[in-house]
Amino acid sequence: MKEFVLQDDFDLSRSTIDFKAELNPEQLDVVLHGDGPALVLAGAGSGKTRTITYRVAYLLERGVSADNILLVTFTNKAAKEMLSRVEGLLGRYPVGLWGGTFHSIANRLLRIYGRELGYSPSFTILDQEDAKSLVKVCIKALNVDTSARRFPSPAKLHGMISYGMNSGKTIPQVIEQKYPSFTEIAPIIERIGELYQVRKREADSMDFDDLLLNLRKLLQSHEGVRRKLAQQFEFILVDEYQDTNVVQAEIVRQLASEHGNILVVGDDAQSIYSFRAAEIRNILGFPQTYDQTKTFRLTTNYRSTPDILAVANASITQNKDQFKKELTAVRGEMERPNLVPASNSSQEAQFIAQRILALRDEGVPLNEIAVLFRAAFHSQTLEFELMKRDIPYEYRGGLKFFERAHVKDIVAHLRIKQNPRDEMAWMRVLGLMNGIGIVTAQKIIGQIRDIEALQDVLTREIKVPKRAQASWAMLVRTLTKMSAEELPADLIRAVTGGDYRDYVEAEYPDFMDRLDDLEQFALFAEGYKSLTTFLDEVSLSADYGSVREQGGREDDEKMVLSTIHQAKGLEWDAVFVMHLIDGKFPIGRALEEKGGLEEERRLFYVATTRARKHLFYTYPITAGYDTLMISQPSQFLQELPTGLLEEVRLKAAYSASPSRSRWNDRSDDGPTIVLDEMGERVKKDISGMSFLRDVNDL
DNA sequence: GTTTACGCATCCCCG
DNA sequence: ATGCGTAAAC
Repeated sequence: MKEFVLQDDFDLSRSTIDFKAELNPEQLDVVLHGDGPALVLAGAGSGKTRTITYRVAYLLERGVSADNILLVTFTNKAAKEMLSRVEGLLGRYPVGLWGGTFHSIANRLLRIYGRELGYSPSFTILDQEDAKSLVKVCIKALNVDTSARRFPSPAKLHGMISYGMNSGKTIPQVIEQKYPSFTEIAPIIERIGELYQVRKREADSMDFDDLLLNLRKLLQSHEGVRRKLAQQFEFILVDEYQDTNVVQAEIVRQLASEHGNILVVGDDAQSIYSFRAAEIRNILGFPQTYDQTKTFRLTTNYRSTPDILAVANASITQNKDQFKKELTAVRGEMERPNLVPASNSSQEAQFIAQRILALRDEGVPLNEIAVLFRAAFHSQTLEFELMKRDIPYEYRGGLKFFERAHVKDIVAHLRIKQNPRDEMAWMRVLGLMNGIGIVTAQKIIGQIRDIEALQDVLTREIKVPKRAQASWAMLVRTLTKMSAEELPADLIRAVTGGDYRDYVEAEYPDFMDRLDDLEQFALFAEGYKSLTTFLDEVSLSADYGSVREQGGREDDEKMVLSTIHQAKGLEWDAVFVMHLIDGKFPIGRALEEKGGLEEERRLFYVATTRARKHLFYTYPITAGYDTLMISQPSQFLQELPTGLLEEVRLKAAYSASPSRSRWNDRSDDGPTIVLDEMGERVKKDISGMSFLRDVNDL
């Protein structure tokens, strides 16, 4: 294969894209970069996505073939969006371009080359819940005495195992560094981990970590495969590089080993995934890993007002471990971010809801408003308030559609069809049946562990205890129906049209909604011809639509509730960051870990830099239900220099919210109602602890 | 021995 | 709401 070399005298005017007019000089430099490694340090709101998009378009314009480009993004959705923007620029979709997350790309490659490592092409992907149940099975199989005080939960155990795999550390090392209180039982945990690995392989399955580890292994140990792939990928682009771990960095290094055209983009100030073993040194040390790295900086912020940026800058400079940088705003001044202490969670929620209505009256569309929080359950009170007022919202970060119990039940059936050795799928399906618990299920699985095809289960005599016999016969009936089908949608209907339907009706009071979900699921499946592709999509698309939506129709504008993690890369005109109290944000547990506080501060930075024009920090002064426990405002608020925020003082708590400010009754009153009700605006600079004095006023 | 029903604490972030 | 451990029922 002949190596493609960029010509330095490529004539930009021959392109349909006016690169010079549409990019600033910083961005243009990156887009026109020639061969070799490049590190792009892109501050928040500096046009990072735009730059990557133009870079891809530029490469294509220069004649690089689409299938020689690899674009790695943090979510699959981000990849799709970037590629359709490329299509917008070029007028044609870059067919054949490799785009997606590390996990989805690893999956694609392992479906092709997995045999080299002993997996079949129809191996199963285990999700978080499967992994957890498998750990549970391992604990049982090893007869571990879990009665010891504070024996870690299956979820926690899996966390330890997973962290070890992603960081390249052994389980004892992980325990010593992150969970010192379990040092005594480290050997037991290690044995659970070992069995876990064995059982996964026996079931021809991989968890999310295996996708990465196995791809790395394939590249490291199979020279022919490595060379073939590395030759194919002439240009590699990796977005959100600050959140990659050592395994991902090594995969990149292997894939770039022939051409060396590796361009990574990221912002060390926004590295927020160390709990998943993201390694900030990947980006900090990139120039050392790749000789002749050219480093670019995007420091012009197009997103936020100077007032918002001032807070972000002031906050992040308190971190030590980072590249030095300061973002410059191009927007005009508007208003300082507001600081809003509320007397309790309920008042906090009421303030946010009312302020949202006021913003809407001021002309900010609902879908340009977001409320962000540290942990998913922090938003509960607010959700009630929004429902009460009929404010349509979309909740991100909770259960995804594919994670709902009844959907997963169906998926488990399909997985058995795809891979009859999928132990976790069997466990789930068997567990649905009356009279079958963990022990019986394991006995049945023991008898079918060696089978090749689903057909074998149906023809073979399986020993089943008396009380489970009727259930087993029922299941065989369903599986027989499924064995006659091939298409994902038909398979789903084979399950939902049978005994499972009765199960849902008997089990759930809201069975109507759930049956609707299943019909939706079948409709979604109609777009797929291959069962494997369909199941891959289901397992790997964490960014599929959210479930908890409220109010309005599908196309109505909705505001967004989201965890900060899920808000990465997004932006809104108005942003509320709620529940900013010490112990919740920064979360207490984070402070025990090395670097934990700095990571929490980066999270605060990410939240802050999501806002374009309006930013509100809110917190309740008393936490809990009816306790009088006084909470401290978040350290991140206290440490800000004076004068950056404007405090809004709320009047004493009031009873039920007034109905006249309901979303649907907007003709009833004028746009000024909210602040009159909520309290006066207090023109006052705040600093440090001073605002705690106001507790008694409230 | 196994399953199920029930009361209890718990809940960070994700592909 | 979920998921755990424990105690009663099969």
